[in-house]
Amino acid sequence: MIHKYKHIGFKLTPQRLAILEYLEDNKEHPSAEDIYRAIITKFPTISLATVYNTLEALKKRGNINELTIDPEKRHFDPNVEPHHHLICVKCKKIVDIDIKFEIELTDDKQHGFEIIGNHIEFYGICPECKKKQ
Amino acid sequence: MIHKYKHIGFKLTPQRLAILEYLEDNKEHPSAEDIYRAIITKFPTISLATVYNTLEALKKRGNINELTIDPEKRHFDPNVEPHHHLICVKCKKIVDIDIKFEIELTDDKQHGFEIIGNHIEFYGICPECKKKQ
DNA sequence: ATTAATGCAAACACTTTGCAATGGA
DNA sequence: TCCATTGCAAAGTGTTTGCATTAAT
Repeated sequence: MIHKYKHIGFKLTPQRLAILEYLEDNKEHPSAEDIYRAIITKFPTISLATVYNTLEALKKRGNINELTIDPEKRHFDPNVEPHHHLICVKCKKIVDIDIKFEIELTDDKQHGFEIIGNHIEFYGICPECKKKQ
Repeated sequence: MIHKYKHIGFKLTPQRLAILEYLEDNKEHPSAEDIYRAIITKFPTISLATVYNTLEALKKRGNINELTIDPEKRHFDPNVEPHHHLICVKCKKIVDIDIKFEIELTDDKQHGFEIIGNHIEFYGICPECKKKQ
C-alpha cells in the first residue's frame, strides 16, 4: 500500500511513512494537530511543519482531501472517493456517508457554472451527545 | 427592517446599524474583513473587533449564518432560510441555490444521529473563470 | 552527488480578548 | 444612570515560510 507513493518527486521519509500509516483507513477526519500528536509519540522529533508539508504534498497529488467543515481548523480525509459527511453539531464528530444522491442542477440553475461535483453535509446530534443532554 | 432588532439586549449603535444595512439583502457572502472594509469608508472609526462582535451577536440571535466554505476565513450569510451554495473552485465566488432537494438518510444510515438538516455545496467553474482559462 | 525534506523559529492571517472610555436605553 | 458596546492593543490559534542541516534517491 506504500508502493503507490513511489513516484519521482515524493521521497518516502520515515516521517512521511508514519503519516501515511496513520492516515491509512483512518475514518476520524483528523486535523494536522491530531496527526502530529499521534505521530510524535512514536517519532518524537517530527515537527508540525513537516506534517503540514506532507499533507500539502499529498493533497496536491490527490491522495487526500481537505475538508472545509470546521471553521476552527482544517481536517483531512484519506478517503478520496466522492462521499458525504454527517456532522454532530455538539461535539463536531464527522462520519462518512457513502451514499450516492442524485442531485443535479438543471441548466437554468447553474448560473453559467460548469458543475464539477457536490458535497453534502448532514447536521445532527450524535448518540453520545444526545445521551448527555 | 430594523425593527426586528429592537429587543432587550441588542443596542442599535450606529456601527451595528451600518453593519445591518450592509448585510441587508447582501448576496456576496462577505467575510468580516469585507464588511469592515465596506463600512470604514462611511464610518472611519469602526474597528474590526466591533465587526466580529456584532457578527457573533447576530449569529447567536439567528439573524445571520456563518458559512464554513472557505478554509481561509469565515463568511457570513444574512439569508437564514435553508438553502445551498454553488462555489467556483477557481475564484471562490459563492452563489445561492434556492432549491429544495429531497435528500434523506434512511434510519440505518443515520449512525444513531438525530438529523437536524443538511447543506449542499456544489462545486464548479464560474463563467468568468471559464473565459479566462 | 543531487536535490528534496526536515525541524526549528519566525512570520502570517484570522479571530478573540481585556479593559478603559463611551454612549444607547 | 446603568450596563452593554466600542476601539484599541495585545494575545491567541492555526498555518506558512526561510533557511541551514539532513537524508532519500
